[in-house]
Amino acid sequence: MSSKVRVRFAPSPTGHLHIGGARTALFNWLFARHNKGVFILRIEDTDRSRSTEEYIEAIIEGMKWLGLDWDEGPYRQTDRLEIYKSYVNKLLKEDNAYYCYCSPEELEERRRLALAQGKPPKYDGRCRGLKEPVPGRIPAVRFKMPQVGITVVDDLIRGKVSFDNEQLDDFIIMRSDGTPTYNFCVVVDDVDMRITHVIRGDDHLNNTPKQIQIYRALNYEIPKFAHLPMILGSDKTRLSKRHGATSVMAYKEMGYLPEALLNYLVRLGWSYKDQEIFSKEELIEKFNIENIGKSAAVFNPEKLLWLNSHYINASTPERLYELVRPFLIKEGIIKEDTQIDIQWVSKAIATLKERSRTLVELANSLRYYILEDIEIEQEARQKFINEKTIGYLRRVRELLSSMDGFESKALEEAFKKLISELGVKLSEVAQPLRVAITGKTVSPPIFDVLSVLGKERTLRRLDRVIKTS
RNA sequence: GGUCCCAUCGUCUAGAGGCCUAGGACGUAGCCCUCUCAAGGCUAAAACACGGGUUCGAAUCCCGUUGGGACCGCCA
Repeated sequence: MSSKVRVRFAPSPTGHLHIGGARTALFNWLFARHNKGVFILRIEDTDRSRSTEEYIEAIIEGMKWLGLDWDEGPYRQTDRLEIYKSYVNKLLKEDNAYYCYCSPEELEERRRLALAQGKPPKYDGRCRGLKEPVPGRIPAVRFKMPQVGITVVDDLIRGKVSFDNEQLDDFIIMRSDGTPTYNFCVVVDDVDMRITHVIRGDDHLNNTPKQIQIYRALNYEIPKFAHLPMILGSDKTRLSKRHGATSVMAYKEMGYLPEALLNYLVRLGWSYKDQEIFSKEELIEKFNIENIGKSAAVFNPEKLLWLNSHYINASTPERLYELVRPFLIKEGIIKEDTQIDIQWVSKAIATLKERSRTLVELANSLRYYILEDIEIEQEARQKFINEKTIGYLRRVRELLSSMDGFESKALEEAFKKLISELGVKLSEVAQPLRVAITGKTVSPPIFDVLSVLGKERTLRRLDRVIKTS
């Protein structure tokens, strides 16, 4: 019998939760949920100069927005310094690690030199055999890598990957200030937290042999590894700010739904036959590591946008109102304390959701429903408002003011009669009317708009155009 | 430079030696629907990087070439 699956997402708080990190988190989360295992959030903040509280908050905020809930943590490595220290001492005592008195400047110089000579910038191991401390220097601690043989990483996605130990150098596991480094504490933590599967970005594959050697030195069982392919920008280099928004929360602000981003991210590197749309439940049911691809994927904002429109269209108007409200406030369409009748606004949103790709678009389209005074676009007026169409609008006004109900069905019937009386096509009346009541040449079906707006406001807008023209 | 990884339409991908005349999705173009815009439906253009093997048969297996990426820190 196999022990319970335990996985973790271990971001370093040196920036916001970004697209790549979010996908790593998602895959870990899905793997845990699929296997009824445990998902752990661990903050890797040993680099104190670059880690901040704000970024920890930002990462948590991003995880919460995406709905990636964790079962343990967030653990913080800075809370666990004593644990690492004891393991360093153990390695030191067992002669698997040693003090290194080289200064960062010296190391940097040697590295530069090696690179210039076209040699691998590998630590030369000069402190390895040192018997006495070097006075006046505070040492770092290095791990003693085996210098012969090979280390094999058995990866769930890549298969067996071999590294010549000769290529690996004695890396620093504890800085001279006493803080441990990544390649060391990641192992200690994964062991301590009984992680069964390490699912992380491809960029860590080269670190894995080093980590495996630490496992061995500590005499611990090695977890399963799964290295995910990278996410690239449109120019096929590592996704970065140059390629546009990379932070998860930036997508929230641009009016994306979390399920759209999640659905997009999961298909970057993972597939299930021809299926494109997945609910969260479906993903949990269907996710597996076998179907993760090996090659890097280019991030494609167009497809994300398509998914977003799909999910907006699939949402109920009631939910969309809740989601769009902050955007209405931000766009200055309503105030924080503005109360809107939920039934009415739902009806309005129902007419717009299939033509909105983001919540920002939805908010802006809602403008002419919510605001009392609308602005008529200059071009629209020029094209559709003239003596002839004003005449039509007068007839429309007459017709509408005589109507009791304002349901789109009834309106449509009445308009059919009107246009046959006028002997024109519907579009000849509908477009001027659309411009008069929405200010634009584009809107949901005109009868739906009238119905949402109601008789009183429709007549007011009509009068304004008829009188001022 | 060294090490490691990767390689199917522009992009995400299906493809487990014959089911491939290479399928789906985004995007693009056209048509249908239509009061505008969408949504929806239909159609089209669009790919196995190249060269060698293995095999009766290769997108699929092997080798090489080329191209891309990652890592080589007292960052993670």
